[in-house]
Amino acid sequence: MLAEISFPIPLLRTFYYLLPEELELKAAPGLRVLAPLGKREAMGMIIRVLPEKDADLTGFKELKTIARLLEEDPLFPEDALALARWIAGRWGSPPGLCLGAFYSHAPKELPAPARAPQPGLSVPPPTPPELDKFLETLSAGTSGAYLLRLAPLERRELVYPAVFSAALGGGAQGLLLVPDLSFIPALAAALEPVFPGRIGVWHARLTPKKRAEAWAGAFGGKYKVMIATRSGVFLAFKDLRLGLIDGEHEEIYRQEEAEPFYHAREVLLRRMKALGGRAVLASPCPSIETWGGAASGELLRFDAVPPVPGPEGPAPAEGPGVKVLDMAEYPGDILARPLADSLRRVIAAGGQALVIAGRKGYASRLFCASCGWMKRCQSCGPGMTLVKLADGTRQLLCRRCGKKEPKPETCPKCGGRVFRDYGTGTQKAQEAISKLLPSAKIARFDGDVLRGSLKAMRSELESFSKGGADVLVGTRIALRELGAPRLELAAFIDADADLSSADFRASEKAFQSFYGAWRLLGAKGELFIQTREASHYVFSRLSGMDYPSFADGELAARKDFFYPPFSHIVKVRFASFDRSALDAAASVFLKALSFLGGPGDASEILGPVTPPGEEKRRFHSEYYLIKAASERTAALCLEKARTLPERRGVKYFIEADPYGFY
DNA sequence: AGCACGCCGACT
DNA sequence: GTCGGCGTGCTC
Repeated sequence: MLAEISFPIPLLRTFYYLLPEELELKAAPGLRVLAPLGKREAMGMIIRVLPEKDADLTGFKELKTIARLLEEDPLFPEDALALARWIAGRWGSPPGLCLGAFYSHAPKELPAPARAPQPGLSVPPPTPPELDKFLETLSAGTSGAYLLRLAPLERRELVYPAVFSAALGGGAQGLLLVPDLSFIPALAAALEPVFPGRIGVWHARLTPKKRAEAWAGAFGGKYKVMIATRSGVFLAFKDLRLGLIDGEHEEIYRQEEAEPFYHAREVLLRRMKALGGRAVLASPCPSIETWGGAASGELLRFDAVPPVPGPEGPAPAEGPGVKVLDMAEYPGDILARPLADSLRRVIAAGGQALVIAGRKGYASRLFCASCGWMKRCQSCGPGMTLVKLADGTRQLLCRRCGKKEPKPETCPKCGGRVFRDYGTGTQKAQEAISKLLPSAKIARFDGDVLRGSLKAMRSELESFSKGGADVLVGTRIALRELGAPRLELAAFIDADADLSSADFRASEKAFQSFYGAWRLLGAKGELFIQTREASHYVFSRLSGMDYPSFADGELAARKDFFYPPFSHIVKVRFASFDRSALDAAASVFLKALSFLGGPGDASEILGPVTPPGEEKRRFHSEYYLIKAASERTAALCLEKARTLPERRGVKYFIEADPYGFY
């Protein structure tokens, strides 16, 4: 008999090995083996056992023999193989790496199954009233997928213990995925009284010994709840019944740095379905993909919003106020008057403020210094940015559609001849604030500080959180890193830096970062947003943080423009120094995809697009976006793109479901 | 991914 | 004259 083995290496193929007679009966798909591979011995997984006559062994030098089996029973009660195959097709990574994500953290020698841990003295968690309906549903069934929309105040340390406590009877286990390591301690402390001694922790920075211990604890059933960062979605459990992903909208759940590529939220959903268990996607501002899932009935939505006494309707707009400042009314100002006044007042009263500047290096928009008029793109609307071409001339460019126009000599509205750039980095913002508040202590947090030591940057934040500075000026990364200070004021100096990017997720992300700042404010705090796109609909839903209305509108727009969740996107980029080789590669690619868009198939191909700023280089690069009508079609496109013939001097970059593209 | 082979540069 | 850089190629 032969065994077909998958190895966790970036290869597209599997390998056949001879099964020694004494292993023939024990061998089965899903078991790990040690087998000679090249000059070494490697760990792999059996994906099939087959008689020799069924395998095509032509062209083999030598058929090697399996050295040994690493376990007698599969590590995963569910079909990890099928899940891995799906991941491979969905994100286009080698199947062996996808399967390897499930088993390669497992210790070579599995520990003997530990006896059931002594049940500690468990304290039942309080059940927050906003969870009544959800907990009722959880106790009524055992499977299903849910969207749990958290209230603006979140109360995660209260909500999650109640959820896990209600859902996990008997030996059932739960998985709590969190966006970042830093969330783990508080949640572990909140869950510990409910499941004493049975909270496990998993993240990439565990030491080898702790890692093996944590893995075995989930596998053997010692841990009732594993709190983990995204790679925890691949842990083996004895009896996983509930998977909850906290802050499901966070981009960090998408693995894009190294293969295998995946999105922990999607893997969790798929995995819990395969297990017949429950998946809960929790967030105060869910991704539009998830929102769409709830709208279509794939997910059941619950709003964990505390009930308010009152005759009807949602909670009255409560909490910090939001002020959108139309910068057309304050031409030339870095800080609009109302913001400047509030800043002065807050700092004079001893309060703290957070100022979010525009993205560093973000091209600024051009506007008239005397009347505030700004050049907009005639075909699609946003303000155009000023770019310097290689020959030194300056042109206006629309970041969304790529349209170019010459820079106007005079303002068509008032005839003014003086133009200014709008778009403020942290440096400029800091200068403006020190001018406004000469005695205020200002801390800065951006890429420049970040490039210094991690420790220095953490201490900068820490000191601000403890009141060591009056104002923190930073980019949006500061938002995520900041703990939970109580601020009196938060301000976005240049909200358009985010909004006018051509990423179709731009407004979703903008809303989420506005929310992220807003939640740091005390009840009487104020959020200021400076923009030149004040009529943009993202601002109309900000008062009271009415995320559902925003998400409904955004979802409708995604439908109109055939973006996710209504389509699946595949991006294929070609790069070369040789223009004609690039063109030839692109034409082969287009031919391979000619099956798209037939009758009944709404799929379409956009492009070729030249990424902005690369037009004039000696080095050529362009990309195509495929909007595929179904996941199946997208997987087919990925496959076609990946099997494109190699071409000398041309590089291919293939990406499923890209984030943040232009 | 490992691991080896192989062919040019700076060192004991 | 060797040690060692990382380009290229293969793994049942």
